[in-house]
Amino acid sequence: MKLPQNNSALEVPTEAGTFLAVYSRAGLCELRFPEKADSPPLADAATLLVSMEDWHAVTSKALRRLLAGCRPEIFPPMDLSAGSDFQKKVWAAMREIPFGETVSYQELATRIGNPQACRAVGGACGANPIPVLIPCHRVLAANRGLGGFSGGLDWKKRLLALEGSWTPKLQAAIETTV
DNA sequence: CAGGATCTACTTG
DNA sequence: CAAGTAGATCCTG
Repeated sequence: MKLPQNNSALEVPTEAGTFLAVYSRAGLCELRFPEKADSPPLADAATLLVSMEDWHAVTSKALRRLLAGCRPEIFPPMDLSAGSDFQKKVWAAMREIPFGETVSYQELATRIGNPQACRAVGGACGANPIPVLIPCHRVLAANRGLGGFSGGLDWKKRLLALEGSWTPKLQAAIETTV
């Protein structure tokens, strides 16, 4: 994935660790989990836009709210221009998933008008640059339970639990999978 | 062209 | 039933 030149990165300290948020001119374009934040940001920290600090305030608030188990009131503008058309469709559809609800990969595929692209949808989820805010964790496998997660399955589990989407069925699925 | 964060149908104990 | 296997299907690099 290639990031546009003039990007900047800011930190989001939370109780669950420090996330890293990367902004372009158009909005939030990437969010990294704490574990992966040690690697140097691909961003050019020199370019700081005025509006970015406002965006970041919103991002931080939204993220912390989610991690506290509440539905965020507002989201920052997101720049998804780095993705392909297909990915943008998928991500857009993901944002439509209400807080506390889950969908299957296939359901998501159906929503973007391509019921048979479930597998490809999985790929797009993995390519999601803004996890949590774009709720890739609300996407589960149809029968088998969870599916995967780029940030680590424990994160997916934790996020689902926060939103109250944790079912005994999933619990069982995990123990079986492991 | 190979591979993936899938799904379904089918085949065995 | 449960568990395992094979094919189908679609986007990416």
